[in-house]
Amino acid sequence: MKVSQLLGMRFKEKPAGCESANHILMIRGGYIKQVASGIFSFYPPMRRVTRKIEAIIREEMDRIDGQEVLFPVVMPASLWQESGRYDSIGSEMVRFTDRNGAKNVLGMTHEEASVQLTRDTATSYQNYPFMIYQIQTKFRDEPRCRGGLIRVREFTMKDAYSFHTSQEDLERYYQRCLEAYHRIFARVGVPEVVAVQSDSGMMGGSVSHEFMLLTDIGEDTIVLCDSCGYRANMEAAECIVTNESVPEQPLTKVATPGVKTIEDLCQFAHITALQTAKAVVYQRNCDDSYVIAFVRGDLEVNETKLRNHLGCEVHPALDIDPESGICPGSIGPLGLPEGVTVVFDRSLKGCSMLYCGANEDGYHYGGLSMERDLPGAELVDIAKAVSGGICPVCGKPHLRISRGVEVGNIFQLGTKYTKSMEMTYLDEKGERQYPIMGCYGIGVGRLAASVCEAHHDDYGPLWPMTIAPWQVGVCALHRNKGDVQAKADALYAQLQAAGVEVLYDDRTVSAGSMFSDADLLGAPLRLVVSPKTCSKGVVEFSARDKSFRKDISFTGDDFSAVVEAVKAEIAARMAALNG
RNA sequence: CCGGGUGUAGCGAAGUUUGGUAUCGCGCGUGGUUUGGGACCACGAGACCGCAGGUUCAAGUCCUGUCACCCGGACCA
Repeated sequence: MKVSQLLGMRFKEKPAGCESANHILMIRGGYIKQVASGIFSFYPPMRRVTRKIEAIIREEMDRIDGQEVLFPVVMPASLWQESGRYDSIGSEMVRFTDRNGAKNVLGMTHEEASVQLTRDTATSYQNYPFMIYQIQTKFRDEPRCRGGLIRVREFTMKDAYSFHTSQEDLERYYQRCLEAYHRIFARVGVPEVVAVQSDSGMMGGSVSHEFMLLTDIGEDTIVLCDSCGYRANMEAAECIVTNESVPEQPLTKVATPGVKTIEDLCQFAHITALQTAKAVVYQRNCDDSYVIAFVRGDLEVNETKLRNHLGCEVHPALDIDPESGICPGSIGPLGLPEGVTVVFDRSLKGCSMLYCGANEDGYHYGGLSMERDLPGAELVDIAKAVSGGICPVCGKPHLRISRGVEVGNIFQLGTKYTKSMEMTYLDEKGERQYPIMGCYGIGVGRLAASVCEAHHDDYGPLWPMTIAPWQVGVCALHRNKGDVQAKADALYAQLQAAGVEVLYDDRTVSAGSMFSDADLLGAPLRLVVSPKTCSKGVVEFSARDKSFRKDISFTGDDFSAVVEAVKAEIAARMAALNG
């Protein structure tokens, strides 16, 4: 490819409205162009990157016996009604009516389609297990896009679905897929991606992992233990806190005029937040009934865990009905009105000498003892993990919090979809059974953006050799002087003939702009041809990551030594990444 | 959906307070001088100032409405 013909523009100004490095560089380097919020077109360099990522994903999916298929983008509402998700999924799924008045959806995931495709053919246990996958456009009408390709509405995703005749078989395959995912991330150049335990959300199922690139621009919060390797998404993370045992004191009602918050209370009573019980009020989405969550005053409620415990959706109660008997600012566990669901976090276990609201404006209780005053209280885990908290696995207080970008996920789905959509097979005994499913996703564009985010400098992306848009860039400086043009043309031709992916800057621009564009386009290797190098009979060979820089000789129009050196370096880098 | 912000040439911005013929830089075209980290000179092309309505002799600027995009949050397979 010649730069003079390459579509797209590169520039040095920081584009407006870009925050993260990957977004800035992808715009500045002519990789992507925004069409609408969360919707992008790709210029050739970006498409070359994503094609290479897709090729690696294909290889690894095929290696674990995946079969590539292709599902439609548009599906009839009836298919989604079979699983019940037509009604349960909110407005992130685009619904529309076609010319015949039929209701349709745009695919945001393809569990339903995967069952529809296979349920008529996989009717015998002898057809199992199998995995099908596709690489295809998804549309999710996200309310809030951000970070360039990090969070978008339209994106390319590899999604895979496996079908099994036993839980054990699913678990074995799940493990194979987890290993394949690690290979994929290592091969595209981000071996630092970690698998974390996650909440299954509305996917259903039980066990699930998310693959996270740890970076400050990430939208997810990850809890990690540096001692034992425990890793979980904040949504699912467990964390243990302990309380010192202190002697019980009598329960006393205290007048606390003007005290509304935990900070107020601490100041008023000269205590720390650890000695308070904090009440957070929610309402069930289904009937608006109140749920009050109590956590130790220094902690926060993990709403995902609360939701899972209650088995229903809840939302924070912003305007509390004055008739409800709930007294914001002084809510406590004693004397709450009927009909309010109360949940205690296990951080309150064994606490005594607690301060809490008295359910009366201007009054709190002191000396509350969980065991004495609330003997029947069930303590469940609904608190957010905290930095320095105790790891639920190894018991050491080494929990650390980080941000992460989710570049992939894997779920054990169980029979949610096969049961609701009546997919069955006959087992060895001739009995009808529901297959057990797993599903496995990777966001291709988000992964490309994540690699850029993880590996770049001020001048541009540092693409790993496996996914770089071009393997080597040739810069012809002062091409109109001496025989630079002839030599550079010959070098370009010989590299191409050798099967090297080369980007040839054949423009008559200044050295500065040529190098800047080369940096932005991120070829890992660079060859410079100039009057200076030609007079010495050499070509300058260097790496984008500055790991080496050397001269390589040529004779006449024979650049075979250069070509060989380039091929060797490419092979070495590919081997290092592919393992 | 809540809160904050921004829409002026392909890109980045000034001008809006106080209405008076559209400004700068990058990029683009032509010619010339240059050339190892985004060169310089000259000339030139390029804008229904997001859109609609209103006020006014006169609107990029004031008023009303609307759309789009960005940021924080909520939400989220």
